[in-house]
Formats: sequence, structure tokens, C-alpha cells
Amino acid sequence: MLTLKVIRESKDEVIKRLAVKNFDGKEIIEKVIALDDQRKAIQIELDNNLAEQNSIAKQIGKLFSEGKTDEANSAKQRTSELKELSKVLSQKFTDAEKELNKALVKIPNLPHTSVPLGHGANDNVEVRSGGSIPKLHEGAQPHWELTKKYDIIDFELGVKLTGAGFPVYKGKGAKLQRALINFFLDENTSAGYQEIQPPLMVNEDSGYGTGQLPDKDSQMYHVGLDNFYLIPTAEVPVTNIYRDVVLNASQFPIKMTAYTPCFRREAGSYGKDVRGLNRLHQFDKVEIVQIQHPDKSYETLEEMVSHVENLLKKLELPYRILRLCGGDMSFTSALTYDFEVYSAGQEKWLEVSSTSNFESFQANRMMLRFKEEGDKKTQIAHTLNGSALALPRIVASILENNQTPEGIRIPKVLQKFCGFEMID
RNA sequence: GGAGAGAUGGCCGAGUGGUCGAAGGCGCACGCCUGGAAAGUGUGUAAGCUCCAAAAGGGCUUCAUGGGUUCGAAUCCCAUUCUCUCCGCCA
Repeated sequence: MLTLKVIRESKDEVIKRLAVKNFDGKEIIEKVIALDDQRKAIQIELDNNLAEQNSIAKQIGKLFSEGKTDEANSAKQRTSELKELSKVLSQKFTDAEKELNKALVKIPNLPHTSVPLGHGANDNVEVRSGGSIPKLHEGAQPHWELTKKYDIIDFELGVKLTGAGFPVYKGKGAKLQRALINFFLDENTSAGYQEIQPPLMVNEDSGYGTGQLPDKDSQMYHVGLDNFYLIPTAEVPVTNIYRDVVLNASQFPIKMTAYTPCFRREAGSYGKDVRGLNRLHQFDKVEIVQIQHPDKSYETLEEMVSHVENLLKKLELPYRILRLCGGDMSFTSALTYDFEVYSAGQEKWLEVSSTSNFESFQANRMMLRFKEEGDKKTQIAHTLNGSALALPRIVASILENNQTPEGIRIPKVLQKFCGFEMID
């Protein structure tokens, strides 16, 4: 959520920046300012009214204690009118606040000035790339054939147990998952991220804090009986650890990593991109989250990007890093780098990480603030996160890129975690 | 799931209708003391909104959350959530 301060102080700049995300903010920004004016006007009236009531109540108390009962009783009568009025005003005030918030929550985060213009994936800008695309042998297959051939991931069995998009990992397939999780967590913790095991379900407040609610609730699985949401990413519980917290500036940066399964309904996405491991309803991911001082968040973003890049290098995967254009960015992000790996069996680039700076957008929603040493005023912190990394597409590309007529070669760094060198 | 007790500031804890944004302690910050530190001692120490060009200073709200009673609520009533104890069940 943008701050009212930014909206009020640099209205034209805000509208201009929103246009980079292909969001026409002219109308809603004007509306927000008008609603805020209205809210303030009502508050002044209401506060004055309440102040008068308070002072009368105090006087009455004094009169009673002095035994002036008659005077006290006549003072009582004056308040009934005030009470009536303040009831109306406070209703108006809550309505105004609600409406303001409703509008405010609909405005996406401002993209950073370095965000390229564009509408979709074709307009993303490649920052750099690494690794080399392998030449596969005759008869090389996409991973959904390989998993069947070696009996390591069973998609049909998942359909029997739950439904499409809930695969069952078996034998070396299951072990490979475990190896990747451990590899990622080890790499992240040695880079200074504290390991966290969060709940896999969150309440409404948490969903709101990171921006999944109120708009994207149809993308999350909802446990109706208890009103919990299955997390779509560890970002949600991990970032919300610091909801409603006032940090000390000296505590920055806060670095956390968590492995969790992620649950996504993926409503409305069908077709060729969803085969095999490419898009699932439940998948494993290791996430990194940082909470940082506003002055340092972009430095931190670069640090996170090179950390993720390093993971891909170690896994010997061909990758490219894209700076997302305005049209392809998420609602909450100010700057996002996507990491894609080339999966040679299906001859496709697959997104395996999205690393973003949210600046104060999430922190403002969840009241995540900090104080500068010796300062009385609180400021809003910056939050960042990235996948390090999402498993299924990494698995897909490892299987496809490393296939040989003799079997699938496990990348060297994973071998000690797997306990085997080949899937055959 | 049943029965009972409770929820107060960064933490502990007092407070059963007005003088309470809240005693006292701990913690923290600054000062004094000290060669330096500890101890001791003094002062200060919530957040949000709002008025004011800003500072200073005011106003409003907040004692789990939401409602109610009252001129006036941390305090009384109702609902919800959560925590603890006992019983039951159980990885």
C-alpha cells in the first residue's frame, strides 16, 4: 500500500510511475486525495465534539464531588445532544476511513525508475546469463516422459489421491527433492539467513500484510471452517513475523530463509505451460526474505540476485536473469528480477525464481517500522524476497538437461545430499 | 471436546466507575558519581490519527477484539478470539 504522504506530496509523479505498470491511476489518485480530505474534515469535527464531551464529563465529576448535584444534573442534559451528534460523526468517520482504505489498497506499488516499459514477457530485459545450453542425444525427452521412464514422479497417482497438480515423488525422485531442499537451505544459512519453519496456514491478517488479500484470495486455498489460508509462498508467514513490529535501525538487515510447500489454486491457467512439473498446485520452495533500511534495500536486492545466481551456477544450469518490465511485474513489487533456466528437453525457459524489492509497500500494510538511533519518529522499513529456489522447474531442467542414454546425471553439488550420482 | 481462571505499556505487575495513558519494578537512554566500569543516584522512556508552514504545544483514539450500560469505563454487561490449569483424547 502506498503511503498517503507520497500520494499527496507527489501526485503527478505517482500517476506517471503507475503508468509504467500500465495502470491508469489518474482517477483513483484524485479519489484517494478527495477521500482523505473528507476523512480529515470529519475527524476535526468529531474530535472537537468528543473533546467537548470529555470536558463536560470531567466537570460533572467535579460538581458531584463538590456536592453540587443540581448543576451536575443540568450539565448532563447538554451531553445528550453531543452524544447523538458524535454517534453520527463517528459512523461517518469509519465509513470514510473504510472507503479510503478500499481505494488505497487497489493502487499497485510504484515501479522503480529502472523498470523498463512494456506490456508482457517480450518486453523484459535480459540483464545477464550464464551456463551453457546442452546438446542432447538423439531421442531426448521432456521431463514428463523421463519421470515415467525412471518411475520417480507419478502424476496420475497424485490425481487419484488429490487431483491434477499434486504429484507423488517416489524413490530417487523423492530423495532428489530432499537433497535440493537441504542444499538450498545450507547455502542460504551460510550466507547469513536464519532458518525458519513457519506455519503452512495463515490467518487473514497475514494474507493482507503481504498483499495476497483482499484481491487475490481466489488464488489461495481457503480452509473455511477455521478461516485459514494455505500459504502460496513462505514469503507470507515469514514476512509477517515482523507485522506490527517497530525495529531498531541497528537490527538491519534481517535475513530469513524457509523451506515450505506452497499451495496455489492457479485458477484460470490451463494449456501447454502446465505440463508435468511446469505448474503445480502444491510444490516445494525455499524462500529468502530480507527486511532492510530504505537506504540500503536496492543494494540488498543486488546481493540477493547474485546469491540466487550463484545457486544456479552451482547446479550447472543454463540461466538468464531478466529485469521485468512494468507490465509483467506483480502488484506489490517495485523492482523484480526473474531467473529462468533452460530446460532442453522441452526447449523452454522456465521461471525458477522471482526476486523483488517491495520497498515500503508491504511494510506499510503490516505496520513494519523502525526507529533510527535516538530518533522518536518511526519510519517504514523495506521488505524484499526471492525464491532460492523453487524446486519443480529446477527438477525439470536437471532431468532434461542431464539426461543421457545411460540415465540422468545428478549435479555434483547435489550428489552428497542425494547419496547417488545417477538416476537410472 | 468438558470445567475453571485469565488477557494492562519492550517485559513483569498494581489498578473494580471520575483525580488513570495508567502505581511500582525490570529493561533501555541520558546525566551525576568513578581512573574506567559495576553499584548508587537523578531525569526521561507507547503507538496511530489530527491541528499548526515547522518546531514548541494542543486535541482525539488505543488497557485482547467488537458491541453495550453510563454525563463519565482498564474497571460493569454481552459476544468473539487467544492464553493458562484440570479432565478427556492423542502424534
